Amino acid sequence: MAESAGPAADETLLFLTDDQIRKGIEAMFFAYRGFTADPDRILAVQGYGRAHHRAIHFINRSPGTTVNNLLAILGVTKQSLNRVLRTLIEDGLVRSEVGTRDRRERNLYLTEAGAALERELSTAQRDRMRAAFRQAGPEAVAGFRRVLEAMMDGDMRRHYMRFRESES
Amino acid sequence: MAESAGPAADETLLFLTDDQIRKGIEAMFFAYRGFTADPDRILAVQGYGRAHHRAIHFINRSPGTTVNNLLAILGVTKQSLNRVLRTLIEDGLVRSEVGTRDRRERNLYLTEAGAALERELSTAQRDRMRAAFRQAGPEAVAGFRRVLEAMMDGDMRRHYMRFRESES
DNA sequence: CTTGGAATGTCAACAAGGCTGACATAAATT
DNA sequence: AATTTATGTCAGCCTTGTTGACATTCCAAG
Repeated sequence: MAESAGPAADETLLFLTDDQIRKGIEAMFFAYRGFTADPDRILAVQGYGRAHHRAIHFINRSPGTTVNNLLAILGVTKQSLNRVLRTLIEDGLVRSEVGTRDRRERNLYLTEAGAALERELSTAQRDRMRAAFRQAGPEAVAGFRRVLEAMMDGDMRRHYMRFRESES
Repeated sequence: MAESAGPAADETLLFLTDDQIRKGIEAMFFAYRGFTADPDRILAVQGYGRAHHRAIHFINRSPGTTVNNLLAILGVTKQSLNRVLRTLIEDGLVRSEVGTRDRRERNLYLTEAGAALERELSTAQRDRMRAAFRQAGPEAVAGFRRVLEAMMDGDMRRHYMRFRESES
C-alpha cells in the first residue's frame, strides 16, 4: 500500500528492524516518565501517589462505578485498591454509596474536593499531552494512537474501547 | 493532507480537543501495561522486578557504564539503584569493575548469564512491539515516535537522543 | 605535600504500594 | 437453607522508591 516512489520491498520493512523496535521501546520508557511527571509532583504535596491518581481518574470518568469495576480496569487486588480508596474516602475526596440495584455494591463518586484535585491533575497532564500533540501534528497523533492500541493486552483494549466509545 | 473535502480551520484542530487528549492519556496508560506485561512475567519467575529489567537493559546498551551514568538515565536515587545492582552482581548477572581512569567509579558489564536474561527479556518485549508496529504500519510508527519524543522531559530527551544517535 | 572538599559508591532503615491468604458480613441467588 | 457474590479488613511479605550516615577516592587550594 502506498509505496509511491517505489522503495524496494526490503525498505518498506525497515521500520521493523530490531534497531527501530529498540528505539520504540526506549521512547516508550522515557516518554512515560514525562507522562507521569506533572501529576506525580502535585500528588506528592498531599502525600498521595500514582495509585490515588488512577483511582481518581477512573472514578471521575465513570461516576458511580463499583469497586469491582475499578478492580478490572486498574488490574490490582482489592486489598491494594481498598487501601487507596479508604484514604480517599477518609480525606473526603471520594464518596461511597451503597448500591440501589444491588446493595452489596458500592457506587463511587468524587466529592467536590475530589473533583477539584482531579481537575488539577488532569489539567497538568493534558497540558503536556496537548503540547506534544500540537508539536507532532494530527497525523502523528493518529499514528501514536494506532500503535498504542495495537500494543494493549486484550482485556485492557476492551476497557479502553469501552471508554472510547462512551463519550466520543 | 489527504482531507479531500476541505475541512474548515476548526476541524484541523480537532485532534487537540480535550476529548482527544483524554483518549491519548488513557491509551498511554493501558498501552504501558501491555508494554511491561511480558517482561514482568519473565522477571517474576526469578524474583526480579522492573527495576532489574531497566538496569539490565541500559547496562547492555552501554557496556562499561558507571553507576552515576545509570542514575542519570534511570532517574532514581543511588541507594535504590545500588540495591538492585547488588542482587544482580551477587547472582552473577552483572560484573562491576573498579574504574581505571578514576578508581571511585565502577564500570558495569553484563556477564554471559546476564546477557542471556537480557536477550530473553528484550525478545519478549520486542515481539510485542514488532507486532504492534506491523499492525499499525510505518507511518503510524513514525507518528508514534514523534509524539513520544515531544512528550519527554528535557533531560530524558537528552538521554534518549544520545542513545538514538549512538547505534543508529 | 597536606588537607579539605567534592564525587562516587555502600549500608541501614523507613514508606508506599504491589502481592497472597484468611476471614467477616451482607445481599442476592439457587 | 445453602451457596455464591461483592466488599471490606487484618496480617504479613516483596519490590522499589526515599533519607541519613559513612567510607573511599580524587583533586585543588593553600
